[in-house]
Amino acid sequence: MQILTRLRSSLQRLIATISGAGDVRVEFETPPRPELGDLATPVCFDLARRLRRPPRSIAEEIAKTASETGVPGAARVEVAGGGYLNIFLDRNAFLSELISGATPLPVLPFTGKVIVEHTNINPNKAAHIGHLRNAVLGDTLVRCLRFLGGEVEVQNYIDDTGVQVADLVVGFREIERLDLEGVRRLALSCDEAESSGGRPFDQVCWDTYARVAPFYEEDERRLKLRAETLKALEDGRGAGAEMACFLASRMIRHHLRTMDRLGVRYDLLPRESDILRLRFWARAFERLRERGAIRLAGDGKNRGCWVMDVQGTEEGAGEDQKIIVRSIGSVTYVGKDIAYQLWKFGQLGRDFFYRPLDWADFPWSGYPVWQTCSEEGKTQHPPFGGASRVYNVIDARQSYLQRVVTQGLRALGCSSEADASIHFSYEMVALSPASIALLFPDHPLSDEDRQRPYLEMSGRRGLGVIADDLIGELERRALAEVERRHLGRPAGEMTSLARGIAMAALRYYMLRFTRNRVVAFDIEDALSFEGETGPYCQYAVVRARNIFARMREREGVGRESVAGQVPDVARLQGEEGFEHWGLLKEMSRLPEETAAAVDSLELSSLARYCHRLAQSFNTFYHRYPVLAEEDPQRKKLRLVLCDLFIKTMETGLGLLGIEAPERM
RNA sequence: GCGCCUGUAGCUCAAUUGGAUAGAGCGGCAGCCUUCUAAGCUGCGGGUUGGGGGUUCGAUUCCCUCCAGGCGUACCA
Repeated sequence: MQILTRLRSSLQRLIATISGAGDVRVEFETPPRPELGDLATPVCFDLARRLRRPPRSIAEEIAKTASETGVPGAARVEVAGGGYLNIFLDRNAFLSELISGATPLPVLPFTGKVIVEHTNINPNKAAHIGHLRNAVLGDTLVRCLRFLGGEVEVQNYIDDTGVQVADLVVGFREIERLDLEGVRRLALSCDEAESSGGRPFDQVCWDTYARVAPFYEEDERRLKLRAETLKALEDGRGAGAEMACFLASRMIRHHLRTMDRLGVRYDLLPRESDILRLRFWARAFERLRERGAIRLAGDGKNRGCWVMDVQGTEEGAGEDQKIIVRSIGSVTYVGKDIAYQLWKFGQLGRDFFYRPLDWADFPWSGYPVWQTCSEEGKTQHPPFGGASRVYNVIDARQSYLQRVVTQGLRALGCSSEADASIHFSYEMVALSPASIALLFPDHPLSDEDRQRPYLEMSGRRGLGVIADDLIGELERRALAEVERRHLGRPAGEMTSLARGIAMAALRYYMLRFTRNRVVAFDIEDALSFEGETGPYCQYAVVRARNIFARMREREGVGRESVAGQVPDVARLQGEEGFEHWGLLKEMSRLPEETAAAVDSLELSSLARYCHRLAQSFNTFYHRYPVLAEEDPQRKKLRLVLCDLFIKTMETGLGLLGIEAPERM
C-alpha cells in the first residue's frame, strides 16, 4: 500500500529529526490485539540502545510530536508496552486506495528472465505424492513470480538416459522377456483397458521396475546388464536405446496428464539425451578438464573415473570425491546437470533444437509444450534458456549433489551464475506407518517400523502412493458431496466442480507444511475437505458469491452495483468497526504476503494467509447479515467487503493454483 | 565419523525471522440450521516450546552442550 510507504518515510524523517539518528529503518508489525492499533513498530527499542535512553520515553516524545504535526496516513500514534509505537491508520484513505486498486505491486529483488525447473520425474514409473509436492511447490512459485511481474520459463527436465530408465529396460527385456514391439503392444492394451478400470501403463512400468532390484540381488553379475544398457542409452544405439526412447516418451505423456489434472503446466521439456547428442556435455567436459575441475582417478576405489574434489561446507571438513564420469565412460547426473545449468544461463555457447509436442498424443488437453530435440527442430520457436536467475525445485536429499553442481559452475568461472542458481530445497514426502498399514496391507512392517514417525517411500520397492490414485479418490469424494448438494445440475458441471475441489484439497495439503519439514503423508488428512483445507477456502468464496446471487434475485442488481463505491468506514465504531476494518486490513496484505513468500521460498505462508482470510470472512459472514441489514451505509460497506473478499481470494487462491468456484 | 534437517497441546502443524498473553486444524465435550449453503459458526478443556547452560530490556527463535529421530555422505537420482 502506498499509504504505508508514505507513512514509513514520514515517520523515519520525524524520528531522524527528534533523535538525530539519521539511518533509522522503521519496520511495521501487527499488534497482538486490534484495539492497540493497526501497525506497531519496535523502533524505539533500537533507538534506546543508541541514545542510551529508556525506550518508553523516546516513544513518548515521538508520539507527542507526531500528534502535534500530524503524520499523513495516520489517524493517531500511541505509545504502548515498554516502548512500542502503535499507529492507527486513516481508515477512509486506506479503503479508498484498496478499492481503487492503485497500489503498485512489490518489486522483485532481481531483474531479467527466470527459469523454474520442477517436477523432473524419472520417466520410468508413475508419479507419486512426493512428485506432487515438488510440482505444486514449483508451480506455485511460478504463479507468484508471474504475479509480481517476473518473466518466467517453466522447465520439466526429462532424465531419459539415467539408471532408472536403464533398469526399466532391463526389467522388460530380461524379466518380462519383451522386445520393443512387445512393450508397444503392452502399452496400447493398457491404454485401451484404462477406461474400463485397467491398470495404466505408467503403473505397470512401476511394477516392472520394482522387480528389477530383486533381480539384481539374486545374481550380482546381472548388474553388468544395467551398465551396458546405460551406456547404450547414452550413445543412443541399439534395441535397448530404442525401447528407452519409447518408454520415456510414454511416461512423459502420463506425467503431463497427471500434472494437468492439478493445473500444473510447463513451457519446455529439456531432454537429457539431447544434452548428450548435441554434445553439450562434451563441451562442458572439456572446459571442466581444462580448468582442472575434474581429473582422471588413477588409483583407489574410483580408478578409471573422472572425479571432482568436493569441498566440505566448512574449512577442515574432509574432501569427498564425486564421480562425474563412470569408469565405463557414462556420465552421472551431476555432469549432465552442470552442462544443463550452463545452458540455462546462456553460458554454454550452444542451443537445442525444439519441436512442439504432438497434441495427437495428448487428447485431454491442448496447451503448447515444447520439447528439445537433437535435429530437425522447428525454425520458429520461442526463445528458450538465457536466464539471469534459476530456481531448481529439488528435494533436500539432493542438497549434496546440488552443491557439487554449483561448485562445478564456479570452477568454470561462472560465479555469478552459481549465485543466481537457487536450490529450492524441500523435505521429502514420507508415509506414516498407519497409512502404510492401510494402503499396503501386504507390506511387512516390523515393530521397529511401527514406532517410527514415518517411513520413506521407495519406487524400487513399489512403496508409494500413486498420484493418479489419490487424485481419483479425491475427485470421487468431492463429486459425491457436490451431488448431495446440487442434485439436478448438469452432470458436466458437477464433475467440473468436483475436480476443482479435489485440486484445491490436494494443492493446499502439499503447501500447508513449511518446506523443511518432512511431510508424513496421512491419507485421512489429505482427503479431508474440512478445517484447514483448500475446500474450506473455496467455500468461503462461494458464500460471498451467494450473497450477490441472492441480491440479484431479490433486488435485481448484483456485484456490479458496488463497483467503485467507497463507503465510509471511519464512522463504524466498537466491535463491529474493528471486525470490518480488520478484514479490510488483512485483505490488503496479499501483495506483500506474496512477495514475502517468494523471498523466503516459504510458500506455506501464502497458503496459510488465504486460510486465515477465509476464516475471518466466515466469522464476518456468521455475525453480520448483509442483505438483511437495514442501515444503507452499513449494508453498502458489507457488500464492498464481500466484493473485495471475492477479488482477493480469486487472486490469492489463483496463486496457489486453486480456483474460486461459483458454487460448491 | 562428518554434513544438513527436525523436536512446540492427545495427534498434525504455525508463530510476522529476537517482540506484547505461544496460535490453528483434527480428535474430545457442550451448543447453533424457518435466516446470505452447517464443506460453516460459538464455547470448554488441553503447554516446563526435548533437557541443561548462556547472550539481553525481551528467546520457541541466536550461541554452547547433551538427548531423541530423520536424511545425506553410491560408478542411483
